[in-house]
Amino acid sequence: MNILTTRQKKILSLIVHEHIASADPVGSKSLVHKYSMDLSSATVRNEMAALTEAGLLRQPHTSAGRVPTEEGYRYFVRQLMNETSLPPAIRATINHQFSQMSNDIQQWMRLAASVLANRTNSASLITAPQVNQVQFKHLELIATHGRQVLAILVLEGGQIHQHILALEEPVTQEQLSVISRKFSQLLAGRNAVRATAFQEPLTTVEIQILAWIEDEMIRSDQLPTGDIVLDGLTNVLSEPEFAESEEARRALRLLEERSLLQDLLSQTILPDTIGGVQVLIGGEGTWDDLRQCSVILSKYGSPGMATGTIGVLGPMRMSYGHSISLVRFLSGMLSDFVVQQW
Amino acid sequence: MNILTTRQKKILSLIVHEHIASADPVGSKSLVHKYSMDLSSATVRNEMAALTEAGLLRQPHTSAGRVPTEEGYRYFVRQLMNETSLPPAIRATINHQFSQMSNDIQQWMRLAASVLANRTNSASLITAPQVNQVQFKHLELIATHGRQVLAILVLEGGQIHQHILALEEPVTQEQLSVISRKFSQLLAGRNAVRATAFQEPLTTVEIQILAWIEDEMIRSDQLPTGDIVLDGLTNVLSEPEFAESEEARRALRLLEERSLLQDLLSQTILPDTIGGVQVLIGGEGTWDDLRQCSVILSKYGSPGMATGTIGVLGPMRMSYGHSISLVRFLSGMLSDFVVQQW
DNA sequence: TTTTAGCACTCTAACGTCGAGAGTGCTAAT
DNA sequence: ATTAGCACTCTCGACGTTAGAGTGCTAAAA
Repeated sequence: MNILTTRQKKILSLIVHEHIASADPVGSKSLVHKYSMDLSSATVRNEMAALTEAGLLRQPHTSAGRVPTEEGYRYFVRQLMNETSLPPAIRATINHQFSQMSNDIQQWMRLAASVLANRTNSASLITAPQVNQVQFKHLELIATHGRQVLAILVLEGGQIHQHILALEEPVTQEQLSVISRKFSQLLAGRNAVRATAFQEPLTTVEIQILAWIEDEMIRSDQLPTGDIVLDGLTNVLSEPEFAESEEARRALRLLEERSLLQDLLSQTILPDTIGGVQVLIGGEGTWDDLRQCSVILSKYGSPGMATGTIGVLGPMRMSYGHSISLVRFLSGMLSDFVVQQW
Repeated sequence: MNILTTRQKKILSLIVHEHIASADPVGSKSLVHKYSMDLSSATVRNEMAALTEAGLLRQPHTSAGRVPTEEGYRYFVRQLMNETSLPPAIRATINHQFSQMSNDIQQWMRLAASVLANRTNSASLITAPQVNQVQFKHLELIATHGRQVLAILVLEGGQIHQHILALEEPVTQEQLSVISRKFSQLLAGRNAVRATAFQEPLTTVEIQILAWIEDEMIRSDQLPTGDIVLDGLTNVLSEPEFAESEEARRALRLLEERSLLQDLLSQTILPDTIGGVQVLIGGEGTWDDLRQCSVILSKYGSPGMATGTIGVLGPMRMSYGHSISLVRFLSGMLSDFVVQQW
């Protein structure tokens, strides 16, 4: 059932290519002609019938050409596609673009998203690198005005949280320095901070600060924290299958609605596959809004330190080979950044 | 020429309302009937002809109903609209939502954008509050690993920049503390830092750090720095005038492309109008991509401290009264936040 | 002078018809 | 196993028709 002849594979592959290029259903005759195959259209028709039987092709209506089904695309991606590695010229260009960036993760994310969106003509998304296990590293307290204190919490892995605390009692910068030095020494490397960790009793102010630290650390321990950079959303609108905006709306809402996106990411990316690329085709039966779309995702970073996700969302009829290699390349790019900077 | 009779104003107003509600051209007969006016359709027709003559109405084709022109909308917004202040019930609800937020500007921006987008069913945008004149406030240096040093620069007004510097020579945390204390003291309150400001010659490392500070301050002195929060982009897609995605694409690209957006903001918002609300209708002849859209903008914050922009983008056929009062209210909300926190 | 009734006219949107074109499945011949 | 041939199906665009809504104008009424 699932074993295709070489010829069938060839034909399926051509149909996928042709459909991706033209967006139209492809028929036997035009296929034979366009690729000047030494076969008659009738033969191709028979093979097409077989592929349709196998669930890999579909005809929009009787007597129209064939279009790949989700299953057809999946088969193509998994078995037929020759993984084209990115042409050196393009690598060089992109490398150059990154080399002109300052060493700021935000900037890199933006650039990567932009490159990805423009070169695939689809929507791209990148989540900020995050540590899965937070560890206290350093605390800094700076008096700003009145009882207001700027507290800066640095976590192992480079995450930084800042907040302006309104203290319950006025405190001088001297005293603040003492407190921050004390906390920084005692708590370094810990991944949970409790008042019980201290020998001597704490002052009211210290307790207040500690509560904030604890709160902040707990919050960043949960997945859905960091920033998400999106780009190229409007690219999706230019695809013919999204000409009526209702379809496009459904797909883009998923990217806009953070909760939906978090859901998608948490359910699909395997925790330990840095550099691997996942391809979701047609919502995989789970995400109804993505029925017409495909998503390519890759995790980047380093498992020990911090990891993020980079990906692209486009119509099912997307150029998989190109998009996958680009996602993989940029994923590596960002991984290098994370490893080098952290 | 520009003086309308009371009746003409009334009719214009009704047409605008009706068109906003129905999205269709509105004709004399249906108008009379729907609002049970004690006038004949013929009379209304005559008035409509006059309004068309005056450039406030337009007919898509001979023998269709009338539709307001850009000029018509402008007249409506400026002269006819009764500025409805937001119902207390809604104020209360929104107030409650904000009260449950932590005191983080990011969170407030997100919430405000979300509220705005959902309640107007349009796209919303908010730029982060920014100081127009940067001033050095404080510097912190923390050794992280090897020659890598986490540098944290705090600017007057609350902006914080952090960066990991790779120093040219290894330096201990002790030495770093000395340097940061020195810089913090000598540079506090200055809005330009140069090596010449120091009496004694600086070490290599000090020069390197100073260069970074200078770089960072110059960069944040230029307008287009801060974050921008967007929400509800897909709302725009649900409007009938954007059914064919090409139109929608043009409008949304403006929001997505930061450079275009910065352009729009910098050219329209008057520098000293906190709380005031600007209404741009149909691109005002300048922004071609917005020909079908209207934008409502308001500046928030406090001129002395930091200011940002909040606004909404929707079809020209938007509910101006409601949107304006909502933008004004949220603008005030964020202003309070800025004033209180900074 | 202002309003209204009436009428002829115009234009769109919806519907139905029709033919061309592309594609299919099947059968019989190679 | 492959292919030529044929009858059939279905979409799509062009075209024609019609119903409905709306207009402008004129002449009468207020």
